[in-house]
Amino acid sequence: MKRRVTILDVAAEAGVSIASVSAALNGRPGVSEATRQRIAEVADRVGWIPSMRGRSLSRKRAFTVGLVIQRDAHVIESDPFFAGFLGGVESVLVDGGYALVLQVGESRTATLDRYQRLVLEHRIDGVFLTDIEDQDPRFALMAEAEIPVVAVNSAPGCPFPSVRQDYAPGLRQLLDAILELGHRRIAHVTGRSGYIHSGQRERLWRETLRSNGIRPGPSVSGDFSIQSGSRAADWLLATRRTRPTCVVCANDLMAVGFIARASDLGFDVPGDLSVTGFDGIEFGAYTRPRLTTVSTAPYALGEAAARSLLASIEGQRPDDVDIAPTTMLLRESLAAAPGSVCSSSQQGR
Amino acid sequence: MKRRVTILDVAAEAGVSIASVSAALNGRPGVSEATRQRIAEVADRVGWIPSMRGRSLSRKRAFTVGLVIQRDAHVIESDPFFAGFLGGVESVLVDGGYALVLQVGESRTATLDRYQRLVLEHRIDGVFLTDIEDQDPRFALMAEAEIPVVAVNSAPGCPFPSVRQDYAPGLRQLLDAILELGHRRIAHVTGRSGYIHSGQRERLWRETLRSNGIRPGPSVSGDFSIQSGSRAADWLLATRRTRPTCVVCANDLMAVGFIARASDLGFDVPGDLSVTGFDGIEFGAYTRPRLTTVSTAPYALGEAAARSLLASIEGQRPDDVDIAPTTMLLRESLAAAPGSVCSSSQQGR
DNA sequence: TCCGAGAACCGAAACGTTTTGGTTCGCAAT
DNA sequence: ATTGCGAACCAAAACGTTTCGGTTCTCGGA
Repeated sequence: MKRRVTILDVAAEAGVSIASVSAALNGRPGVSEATRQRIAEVADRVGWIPSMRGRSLSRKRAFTVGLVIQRDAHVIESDPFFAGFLGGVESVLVDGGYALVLQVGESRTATLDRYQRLVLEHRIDGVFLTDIEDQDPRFALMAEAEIPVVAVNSAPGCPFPSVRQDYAPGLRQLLDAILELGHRRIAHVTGRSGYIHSGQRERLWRETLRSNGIRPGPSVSGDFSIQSGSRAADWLLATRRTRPTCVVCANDLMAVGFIARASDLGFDVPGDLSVTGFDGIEFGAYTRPRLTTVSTAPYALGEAAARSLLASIEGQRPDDVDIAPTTMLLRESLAAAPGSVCSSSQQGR
Repeated sequence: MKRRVTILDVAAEAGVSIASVSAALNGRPGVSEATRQRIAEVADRVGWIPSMRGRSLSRKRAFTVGLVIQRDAHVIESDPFFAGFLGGVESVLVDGGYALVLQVGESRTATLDRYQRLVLEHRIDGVFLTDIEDQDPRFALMAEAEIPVVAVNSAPGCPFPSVRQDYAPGLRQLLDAILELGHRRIAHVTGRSGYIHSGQRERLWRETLRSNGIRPGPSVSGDFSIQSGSRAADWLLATRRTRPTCVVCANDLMAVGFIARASDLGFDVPGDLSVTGFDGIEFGAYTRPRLTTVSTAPYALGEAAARSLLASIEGQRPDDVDIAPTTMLLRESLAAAPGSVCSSSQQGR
């Protein structure tokens, strides 16, 4: 077992005190350029890398931030948001010398426990809050703990620094396009209730239709999983009377599930009815028909969130950040309403 | 700013030394049951939770393990393996009081750097090695660092404790089924070269066909991305002469890409040709046709890997563990070869 | 009554950094 | 020659645990 090389070894080898070594390699004043060079050279030669353990204790910093994602194992498997988000977060953290500890909570309370433990054990210096709920219990916890927080896609007026990508522009474009194409019976499949983005998307759907003089079609509740999209198709396509000509799903997964089930039931998308998603996952370009959706940028969101969090940790009060808003991604699954004036089916094949 | 409550506060409040507090709450002998009770009660009342920082330094343990996933941001977005794997890992770690730091490396060297840094900074007590390559440079690094390692789906004879799910049974079932259905021109779309699982899958495909007296059809190289599956379709379906009746893809994503492109080119799957995947991602059940594939268990693999790693860290030499092997998942995308005796098309719709 | 052996408890060191509060030194100004 | 003053450097404390090596106490046995 090799003994670990510490700052003491470097100091001894270079013939200086450990204080000088620390000052030299952290770029603090009080050490001449000549000795700084020498110390750096020695440190390099003996292969010294400061131990995070000692450093954390001394600096009262963990140099680590936390993220707890709350998904049951089933949904998470195909959730495309986090991979991109993580990539963005990581790319920024690594430059700052920070690491990310990631946990998954299976339930609401489990998630809360994980956060609490990470914070109270002083494992982390800051946290990301994603998938924010209407009265999110994590807010109180974090306020109590006085730990830096960045909220991702939170509601306006959130008490913590936030980064957001405005969902509205893309969704509005989408709804406009839908109306333009002659659809009048427009249903919605919601996300899991309680989440702020679920509410936002449904509200915008409802209000846009109302302000266009259209009674919002049925709204069935999903939970962001493919399966729930599939179930929604069963509900919405059951009776001819209530059948919509267009279904706006709160995310792409549900849209995929919906289309798959609709196809089983003998419906042609977009010939018989159009279906749209939200997120812009890569898969959407490979379904047939290709999925019309709203394109989001999880990677950029992750970058912004990480930057904001690091700033918070450095003691700044970062402004809220808005990255470039969402945009519509028009593809085959949305077409003219059946029986409408300009009804030209444009399926694949 | 509230002052942090430390072990000193507990000791003072309970009227004992800090050594006793530590012993009491860590279940070490040398403290009477009565005082143990009292200390526990006091600790609870003042809300003391041992700081990981002090604890890490003293115990020479970070109580953290590391995983670096190597994907460029593009591929990772839709990679379904890691989410499940992470879930399994996490569920075990949390019980052991461990946390996971997760990083993503965009390139081979970046990944290596991340691992190196995590280890040298003493941030982690052990690492997971996934997506193992043929001569994986991480092996040498970890051996040099003398840090606990668990290799996931490594080749037999791997110098580190390993957890595996045997890919062969499921894949063999699949190939048998393909042959049974009368296919004779059977192509393969490989995974990214250099990875051990890419090689394994291609080798089994090749050898099984040979031993059945069939010349393995063309093998085109992919990289596990949807896009590469799509490109493979362009290659394989270009000329009538070389066209296979069945295409075995090294993972589900490529199969999805392949099917999508094949459909664009006017081919009917499985009427004109069959396509199979590998992984058993949830999406496969929602494509039309549904994807025939080999079902894997990333969650269980994660659990086993985490258990093994924790055992290593505790100083044991865990045996290699094999979780239940893969099995075939027969769905619509595989059907009888066109023109074969029992050719009954069974598409969806 | 004395001795010896555990049990219970404690003080202090150790872990590896950063940071604080000096001390020494050289040099310019007086 | 003395003083003053930065620059360079250092010893020691601090961070919050765990653990090592004692010390005291109690109690049973001789």
